[in-house]
Amino acid sequence: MAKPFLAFLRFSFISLYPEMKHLSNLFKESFYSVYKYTGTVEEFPVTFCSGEFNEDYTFVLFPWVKKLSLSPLQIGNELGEQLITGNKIKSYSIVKGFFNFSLTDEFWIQQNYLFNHDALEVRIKLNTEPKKYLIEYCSPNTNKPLHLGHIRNILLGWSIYKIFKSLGHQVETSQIVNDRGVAICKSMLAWLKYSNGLTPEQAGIKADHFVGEYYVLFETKFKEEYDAWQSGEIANQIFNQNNKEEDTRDSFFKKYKNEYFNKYSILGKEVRDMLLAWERNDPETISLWKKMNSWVYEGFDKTFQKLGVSFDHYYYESQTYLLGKDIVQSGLDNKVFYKMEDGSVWIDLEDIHLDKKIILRSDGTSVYITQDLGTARLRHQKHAADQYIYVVADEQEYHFKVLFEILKRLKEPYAQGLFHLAYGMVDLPEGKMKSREGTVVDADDLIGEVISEATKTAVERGEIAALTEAEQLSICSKIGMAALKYFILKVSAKKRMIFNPKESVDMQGHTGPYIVNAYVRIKSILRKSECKNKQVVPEQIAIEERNLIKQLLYYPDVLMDSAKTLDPSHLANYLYTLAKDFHKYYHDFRILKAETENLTQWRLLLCGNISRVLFHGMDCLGISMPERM
RNA sequence: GGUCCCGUAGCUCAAUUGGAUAGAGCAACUGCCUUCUAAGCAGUAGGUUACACGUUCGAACCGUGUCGGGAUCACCA
Repeated sequence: MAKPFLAFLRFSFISLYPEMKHLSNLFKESFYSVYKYTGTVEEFPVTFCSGEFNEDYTFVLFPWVKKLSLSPLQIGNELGEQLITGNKIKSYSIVKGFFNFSLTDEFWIQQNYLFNHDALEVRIKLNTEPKKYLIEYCSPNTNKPLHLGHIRNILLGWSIYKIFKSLGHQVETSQIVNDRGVAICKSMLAWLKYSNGLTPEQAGIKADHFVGEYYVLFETKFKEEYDAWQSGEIANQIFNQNNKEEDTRDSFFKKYKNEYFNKYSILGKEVRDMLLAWERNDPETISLWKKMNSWVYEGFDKTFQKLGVSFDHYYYESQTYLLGKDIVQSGLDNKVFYKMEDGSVWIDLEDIHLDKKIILRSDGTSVYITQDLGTARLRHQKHAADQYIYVVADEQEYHFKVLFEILKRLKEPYAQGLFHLAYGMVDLPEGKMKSREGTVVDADDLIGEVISEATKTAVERGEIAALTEAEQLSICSKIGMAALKYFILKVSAKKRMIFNPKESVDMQGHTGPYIVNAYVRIKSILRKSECKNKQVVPEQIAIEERNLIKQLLYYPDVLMDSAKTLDPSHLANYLYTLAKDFHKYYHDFRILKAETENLTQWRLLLCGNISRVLFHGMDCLGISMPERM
């Protein structure tokens, strides 16, 4: 079970928002006046009434049976009479231990009106104590283009950013770019050896893909070299001496690959030499490194732009990989760390089941976690945020547990505000994505596909044929992106998900375009009408309308829930439900040609409110919607 | 082996955090466009919530055990 992001909210199932809290208060007050029972509002949770009972909300009586030594029926009736007499509710019915009740028409009219104007944003921020957040997401390597895994990371990070911002927090985003190391050197070396100085522009290939191709080329050449080597004398000796597990020749050499790279490979030696040259600031190597990285960034920026995300701060591993040694020293001074005879530095976390962990190598160089200790401190010095959220796949859960624990033991002042949004990895229907087997889904390809699929559908329907080409393009790309983003964000962030490329381009059913369609339908109605934004008193209020308003009232709680669990999927699923309820309402009720003008105005008001919530919610998912489709 | 996560309809996912008869979408089948955009609506069919005990008014959810799947436990990043 994932720990709740804000632990103090864990047991608070009472809405913090006035309209919903009002309901709990009703019961709190009734319990006092009927039974002289005083309690906190948290003891009186109110939930939605199940659809089959035709009432608005439900209060569960079971817990009170023991406390009051009365039957559910008696409690329900006594409460019900009291509430009805006070004109607090319109009706109630008791089914088993459930007290189902409906609110008065006045309440719903008032709410539908109140939800109008800019009130939405104000209401959402009502319960926020503004804090400063820094959200780190994406963290790409610069040797190849972004893929599906990055997309999930990016969409989650961005959505969390939007959600916290809409709740009224001060939020900034950052990205740490893994711009150094063996991987980028492989791309560099391959380019140097085989490209004849070709540039992405000359090749007509998106620049990050261009660099990625040289990475692949390196791996191909390396494999050729390795395969040839395997039939040689040295390989034979190694196989005969070291194959203790009685593997086949193939599987033995598969495992031996890393060692070959480090010990025997010519290409491997060249790469390591290049890395050393980079580390001693060799001008030619640095300039090549800068050139190839700049190509990659140019490509990344285009992808970020298509995804509609941005970053406030960039950190580069090349500038941070030496950080953290001062922390190591202070950790030794405080006896949080200890030194082995060979000079390596360790921390013992076995008391909390986290093993012993190396902090500094025996040769004094840093490891992954050393850097992260250093960057954590650096970031706090620069940004002084209250909370730091790392959006990183759950395969690194252990790493972050260790990291956070170390920082706590070092008594770093920001240590309590560190969170790891550990999202699940993305699998394909065939299984894991493996770059070696070429099954990685490329980000740009995927984006291109969903947009072309959206365009195909739009052309078939012909609804937007009259618009200019630029407008059509904009609409189609919005719809395509809505499909892709929603497809990923609707599943719980913490769960591993299976990504079926075929289904990701679906435009019907539980999809982004379905929600966009609801919004577009409302916009179309609003274009054809005049909504006077007045508080009208309709002749009658349908249960469907009460239900829609009820959903709208619930929205701020959903946002808050997504924030506290760091999981936009709650919001995504809520928006689907709202859109679904609207689609049905739209089908069953005439809005422009309602029975009376009063009703038309009432319904227009409601539709406008729905469109505002849809827009706001989709915006919080990082999805922007067109006005027509 | 230690630690952590997961197991819900043929498939992909929900379930207002312990509530009522476990819901959607996809795939299959059937209806609805002279009516505010059919990327829609309505319907049929599909379930021993992996399994077994336990906790209580009530369990997919909490506890114990079993079985399956995954991640992680580097002087890699």
